[in-house]
Amino acid sequence: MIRVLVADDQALIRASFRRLISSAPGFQVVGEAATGAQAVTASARDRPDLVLMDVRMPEMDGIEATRRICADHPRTRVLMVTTFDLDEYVYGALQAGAAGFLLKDTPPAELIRSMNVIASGESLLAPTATRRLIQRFVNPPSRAARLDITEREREVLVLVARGLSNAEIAQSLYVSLSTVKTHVSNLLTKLDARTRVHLVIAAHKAHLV
Amino acid sequence: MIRVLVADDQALIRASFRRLISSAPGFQVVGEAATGAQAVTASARDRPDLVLMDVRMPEMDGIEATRRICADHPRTRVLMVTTFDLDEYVYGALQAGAAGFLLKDTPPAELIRSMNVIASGESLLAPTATRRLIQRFVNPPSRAARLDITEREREVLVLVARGLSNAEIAQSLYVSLSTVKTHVSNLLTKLDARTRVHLVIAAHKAHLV
DNA sequence: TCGCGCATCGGTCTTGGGACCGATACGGCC
DNA sequence: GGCCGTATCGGTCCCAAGACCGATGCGCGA
Repeated sequence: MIRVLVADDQALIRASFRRLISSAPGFQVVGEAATGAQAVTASARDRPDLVLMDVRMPEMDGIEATRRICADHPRTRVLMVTTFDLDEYVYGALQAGAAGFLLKDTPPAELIRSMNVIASGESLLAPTATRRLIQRFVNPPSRAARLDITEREREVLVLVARGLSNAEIAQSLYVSLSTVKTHVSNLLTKLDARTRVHLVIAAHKAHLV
Repeated sequence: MIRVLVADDQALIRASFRRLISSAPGFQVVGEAATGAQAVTASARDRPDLVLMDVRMPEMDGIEATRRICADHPRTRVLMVTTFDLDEYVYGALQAGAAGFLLKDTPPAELIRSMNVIASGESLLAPTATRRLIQRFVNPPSRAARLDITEREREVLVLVARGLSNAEIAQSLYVSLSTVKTHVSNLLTKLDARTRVHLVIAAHKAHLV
């Protein structure tokens, strides 16, 4: 049973989604939210498998809500559903971690099918969005490897990844060369890197750059 | 009426595609091709609206065939269909100009639907491919800097970017340490880099990794 | 034939990177 | 009060990195 949260500011839309989803086998609506903020709290409370998220909502928009939900609950999949098909929505949604993006005029059967796809861990976009994504075809990889480093170390890592020498980093952060060396040394240990080159690679993998 | 060319090296596959497409309203198979080269010439001769293209074919693979067809006949839409779902296929196909990418295990109804989408000018990818495209999209590379370096230098650069030391690169390429140092030195000059760290960054920008 | 780019190799020399040792200070926590 | 993590700093030691010098052989085009 796939547990779904419906987030949309219009009660009418929520109701029709609820009807549609409830009538589909294998799905269950576990909550509704009328704002982005509500969606975030509801996601934390109800732990849905899937969130049907509208883009335009008061208080907090769907993009920001998606960002928080994905950050807090990586296993929750977010499917953006919107009336509009604007680029910034799509890209913003993807950046925020959404697993899919569909228009509200998607036929019900198609929507249910899409929700199955999303819930199974795959991703899915509306054809028009896919076309533009391909047109913008530029693609780097990699999910964020959780780096267990301190804030200061992260700062140093970023500068290392930008190609700064230890001396330059020292200048940039207003600390001594020794301090930078200590931080770099700790980073090398923590990230299991042999040289600063490996740090750069790790930073890229974690898209800290 | 959407005119379709079927390109696949296996006659059995071609036949089943032909049956499927012929039975679908609005579609008409106007030709078949068993190799990439045949697909190119058939496209020039028959001017299909849509090409169902296999990736793996003798003489010329589907990617290269797609590149030529798209270059010669921009109005012809190419839908890649393959048994395999390998990254290089998808990205290669998109780079070549394909409008879509599906797996052969796509249900017939879904395939026909997809062909309609493609023919209408939109794009469409298999969900797994979409997911990875999104992953790559979320971390966009600044596409710039075409690198004016020799093939050998490029090889060295890739290894540098993977974090190998000069000694390791020497071992890996079966040359002496001196040679590697020379190449690295030339790379530093050509790419205006101060240290190998800058080489790593440049390699990432040029998405050589 | 000559020149040129490329790949290959060797040497010397300087310097930055990094390991490893030490230390102090501050803040939170039990 | 004592402990621990974090940030700060200093010193020594070793070595990879990189600059800069030299060289040879090969293929290719003028």
